[in-house]
Amino acid sequence: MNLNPRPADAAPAAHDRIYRTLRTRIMQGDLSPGQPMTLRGIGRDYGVSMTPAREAVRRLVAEGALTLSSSGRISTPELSNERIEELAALRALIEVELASRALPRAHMALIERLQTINTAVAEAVAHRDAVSYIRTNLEFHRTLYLRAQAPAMLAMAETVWLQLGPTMRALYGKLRKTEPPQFHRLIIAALRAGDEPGLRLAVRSDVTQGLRMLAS
Amino acid sequence: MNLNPRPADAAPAAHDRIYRTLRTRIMQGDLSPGQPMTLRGIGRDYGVSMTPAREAVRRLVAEGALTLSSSGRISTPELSNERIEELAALRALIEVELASRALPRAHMALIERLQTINTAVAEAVAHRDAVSYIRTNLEFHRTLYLRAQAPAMLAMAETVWLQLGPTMRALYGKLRKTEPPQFHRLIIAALRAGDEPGLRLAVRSDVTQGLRMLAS
DNA sequence: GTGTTGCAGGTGTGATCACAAAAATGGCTT
DNA sequence: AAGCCATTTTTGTGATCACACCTGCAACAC
Repeated sequence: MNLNPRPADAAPAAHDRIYRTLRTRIMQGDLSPGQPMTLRGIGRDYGVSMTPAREAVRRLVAEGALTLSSSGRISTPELSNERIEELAALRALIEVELASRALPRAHMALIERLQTINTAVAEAVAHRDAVSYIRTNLEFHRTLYLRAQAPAMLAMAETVWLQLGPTMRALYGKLRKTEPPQFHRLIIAALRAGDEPGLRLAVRSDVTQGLRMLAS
Repeated sequence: MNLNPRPADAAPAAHDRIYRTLRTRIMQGDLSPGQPMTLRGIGRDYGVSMTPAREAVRRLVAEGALTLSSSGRISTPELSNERIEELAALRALIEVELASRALPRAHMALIERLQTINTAVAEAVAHRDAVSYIRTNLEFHRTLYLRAQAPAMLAMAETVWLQLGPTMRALYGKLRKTEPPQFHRLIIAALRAGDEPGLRLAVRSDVTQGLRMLAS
């Protein structure tokens, strides 16, 4: 029985909380590709019944963050190489545009924040912490793209990130590189110089860089 | 081993049927922007309880085909001008890329099919039938983009169409033009000539053409 | 006339149950 | 040992219900 009312400014609906938590975890690579889940298990984890878990899962499936087997079983997606390539191309398309739109609005304060985030990225790379790397890397990009004032485009880019989340975890987890992100510095330099072609090239290079590691 | 997981003649899940039907209707402009709906009403329409209606609505909300008010009420979205502009820019980005990828695989049979569809588009315009125009226009574009062999990109484009569906109905419903689609002919001509820059320009023009009508 | 209040119907949310189908299990035969 | 079949357990689906809240709307006070 629900005796606890829900004021508009207080706790959000349970299904929304589950959705947001799972979405963040998937996007940041907390889950491996092909990891199975169950509605009852999710509900148990969050102390609710299957109903809100079902709604959260349904939303995530619609965004491509989870996949359903032919019998309805839930799991994180295992992407084919063709699909990874496609999603990387989508990232390049959308994120280059977002960066280009953010450029005229990028002031010094933003550039400094990007540099701060970038040191965290470099630290995550040095510690070989795949999850931290993915999280800070996404934060770097999102901080830049927020300046574009294009919420629909940003949502599209986040949907692509979401679909790539588990796969990126698997890729970066196997990787053994320790070099700091070079293209992030190029992005910052192009922002500071107001160089739009350079910015577009730097973003495109940074986005497609991850794809190259797949070929090996 | 599982020899027969899902027979072809077996009925799909109810929530999936509702989802697909509503999605098609929204994408084709069958519903006006801001049109309210209820879970019980949808369930009544399809002869089921609220449960499958809820799951279908949840999926559509996740794709941006429906919006929830702060109190959870369901309605088709009413887009701001800024958002329409953004979605049109996304269409241009993604669909130009799809057309470009489809170009090397476009053989004569495809071009003839596009011409056939285009006559249907012209007929819908002549009859001032907004819903038929939207449906045949989408069929024209989808037929071309299917040749790109890029399902993730096509899904992205369809998500944008979905969000624009009700708004396009409202726009084209008010419109009083009778001229046949000029840019479709340019697209076909560029395909026949193998002219990639011309194709990209024609697709971009066709996609952003609808935006211009909004300014008036 | 205009703004306010109270009430009734409707709405989304979440819990619980029944059911069918799919996996997992365990015992059996070969 | 390895493969196979029957049984049990688990899982998603859909129906139904209780509940809190929102929305209209009518009656009322000023």
